[in-house]
Amino acid sequence: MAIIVDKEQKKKDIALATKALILSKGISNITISQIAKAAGIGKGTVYEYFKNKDEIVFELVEILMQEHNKQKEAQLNKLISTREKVKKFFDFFYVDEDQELREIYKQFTAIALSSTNKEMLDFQTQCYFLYEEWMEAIIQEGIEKKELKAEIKELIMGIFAFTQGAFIMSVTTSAIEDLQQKIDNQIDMLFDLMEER
Amino acid sequence: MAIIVDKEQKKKDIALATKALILSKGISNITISQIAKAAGIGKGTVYEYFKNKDEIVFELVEILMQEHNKQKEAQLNKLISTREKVKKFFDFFYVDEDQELREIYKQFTAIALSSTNKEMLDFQTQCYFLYEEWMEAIIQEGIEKKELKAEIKELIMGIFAFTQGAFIMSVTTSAIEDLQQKIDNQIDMLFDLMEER
Amino acid sequence: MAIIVDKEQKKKDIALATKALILSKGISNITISQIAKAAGIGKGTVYEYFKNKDEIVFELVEILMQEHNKQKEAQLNKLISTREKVKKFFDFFYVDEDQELREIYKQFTAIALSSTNKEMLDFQTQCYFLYEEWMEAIIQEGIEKKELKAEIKELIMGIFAFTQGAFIMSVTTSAIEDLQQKIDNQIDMLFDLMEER
Amino acid sequence: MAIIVDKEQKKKDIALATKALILSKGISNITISQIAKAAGIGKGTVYEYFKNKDEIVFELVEILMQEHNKQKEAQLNKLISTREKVKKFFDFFYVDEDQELREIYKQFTAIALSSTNKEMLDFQTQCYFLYEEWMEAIIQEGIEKKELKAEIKELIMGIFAFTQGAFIMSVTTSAIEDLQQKIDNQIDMLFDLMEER
DNA sequence: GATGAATGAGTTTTCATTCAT
DNA sequence: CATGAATGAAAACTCATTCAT
Repeated sequence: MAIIVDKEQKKKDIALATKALILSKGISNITISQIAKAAGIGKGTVYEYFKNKDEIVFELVEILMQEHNKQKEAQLNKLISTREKVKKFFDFFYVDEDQELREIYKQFTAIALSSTNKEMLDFQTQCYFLYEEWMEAIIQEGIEKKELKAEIKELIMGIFAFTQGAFIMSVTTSAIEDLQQKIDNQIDMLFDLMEER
Repeated sequence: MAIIVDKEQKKKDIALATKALILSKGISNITISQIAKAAGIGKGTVYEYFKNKDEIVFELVEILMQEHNKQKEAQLNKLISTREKVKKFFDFFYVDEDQELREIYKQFTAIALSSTNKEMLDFQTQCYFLYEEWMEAIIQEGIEKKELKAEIKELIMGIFAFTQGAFIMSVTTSAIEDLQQKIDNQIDMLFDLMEER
Repeated sequence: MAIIVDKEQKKKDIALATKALILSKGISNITISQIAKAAGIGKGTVYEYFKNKDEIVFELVEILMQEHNKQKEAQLNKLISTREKVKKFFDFFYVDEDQELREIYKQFTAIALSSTNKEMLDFQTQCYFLYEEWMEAIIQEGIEKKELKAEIKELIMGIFAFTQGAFIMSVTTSAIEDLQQKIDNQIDMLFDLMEER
Repeated sequence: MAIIVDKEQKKKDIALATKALILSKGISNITISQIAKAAGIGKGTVYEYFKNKDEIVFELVEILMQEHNKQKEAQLNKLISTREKVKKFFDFFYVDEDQELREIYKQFTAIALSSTNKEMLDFQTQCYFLYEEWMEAIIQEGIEKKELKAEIKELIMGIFAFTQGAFIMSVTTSAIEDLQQKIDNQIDMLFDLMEER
């Protein structure tokens, strides 16, 4: 049992050591050698824990996501109004504290787009459902609290795709100057239209 | 007298020959050698026209985009209602005839996300503004035709980011079964809310 | 006849156009393409006049050498004392005005050292004898003018190898600070020992 | 436990395997592939020990030089007269047993002449000072033993440049038939002039 | 378990030379 | 004569992966 825990911990250590590397050089420009050195272990040892580079990135994204979700949950619990909750839910795409995570998310998305790997697809699908359900619960609560009309749910769910797309645009073009105001404004417009008065 | 070659045409030929290769193997899995073979020319010749693989993809995307825009314009001109125009504008993301282009767009987005190349950024920015202006003109026309209220413009513009994001999700997850209905529905919902009655 | 002159002139033009290229990038880093462009002609045309890159360099060195020899002769004719003549003879290795020629000589020597080409050997041999005879004439004149003792000729001829070696050392190491004073001093020492008083 | 390899020894092995290749084909005509094959290792392995071809040649020259210096020291220790020592010191340029080393020295000089590499310059400078000090010690000893007059030191040091230059001439031209007699004669002439009688 | 030395397939890139026009 | 488009051989270099210790 103890050994298994150690093994899990070591995987985390390796993944976390990879984080700095990704941020400074980009996923496609780092080698297993560099990861091993950053993790303070031998090249061969990396293969004891991961089958390939992608798996390490997976592990890293999973760790960071879990951590991030925990924080997000805490942040959301402090808020009362549904509008604020929705805004907080999507602030990942612009708040300063998530900048590193965003960079990794960006690069991970690039991999996801060019990959045909089934595990990648499953992982992304799983994430999608997790966040969808989460958002749905927030909306549902808003409806129950009479802050929103029931028929409006789907429109709100569209913010999901909207923020995702706006983020992609903001990083692939120099056309979007203020992503926060763009996202917040969109949320506000929808809520203004749809909040029960 | 030397052989006179239409350099621009040759560039197009090479880029177009690359298209099938990208569709069957993916941008990152093809080599300059394969491109040369596909174009029926020598490896060195490719380098006479392009500095590297990315430039070829650029050229290809530019060609395909121009062609696509021409077709889109023709299609849009046949339509009368603003709602239909908007739907047609965004049907790129799901219609069968654009499937190949979509695949290339997907892979190009992956490159854009992982690239730090300034030309890439500029190209994407330029594209963004092109489509934004185009959409704006459609909306503006709808407003002038009293099909839409003026104050609603920005909300409609949000469909831009929405479709982009929905597309990314549809290709990186298996959670989105019917992208067309998702996009159309979102457009309908917004129009239903906002059309002048 | 006129055409032959033109051909000779064109060879010179090409060679001279190569000079700037050599000085700025080094012989081994320039391509036939660049030479053609610098000479304002087509790549294929270069081959009408030269068999390969080395031949162009040959031609250039020959031209520059002839020009240099002419100047040297004029300079030497202005001098009277044998000692001054000898110093002037070898000042090629340090005077400012010959800096460019020296750079080319240096690079040419590098080629000569790594080449097994017979023409290269013959060319160098020819140059060697030319300068040797020239120097010999100066010495002989000095002897006849009773400025030098006859038995000393060979020792003086050694300055030939000395300057050559000192030059090589001065460009391949950073140990020789003042080549002029090193050469002049050596000449002076020999003359002081050997001049007829 | 990983395989323990004497990295320094392996570097030497690779460099030494390169020696035969250089002698038979010339530095500029050999490839990393050939070096790897000659050393009985894989291409990638060469890159584990050296960054490029020049580094291998450096290593080789260093090894051979050290070995050569050791032998030279032993040879010099057996001699008594300064004149003989000086002759022995410079016999590298003509004795049969050093022919291979001379060939490599020749090619290395060619590299040094066309290189702008700082390490190359430093290496050559270091070598220069080493030999200069060595020669100086011999001369100094000769002076102390009253075999030479003190004021003659610099003239003798000129033999350095002389032999270097004579060697270059002997390999780049076919004008010098007997380098040994040329060098020995020069040394003799100077000594005859300058030995204390 | 851990290691890191060894590997070679795979890729990019260069450029002298040819030859059709 | 002049050209420059086309070429492909050749070389450097990378790096994921293996495996003996």
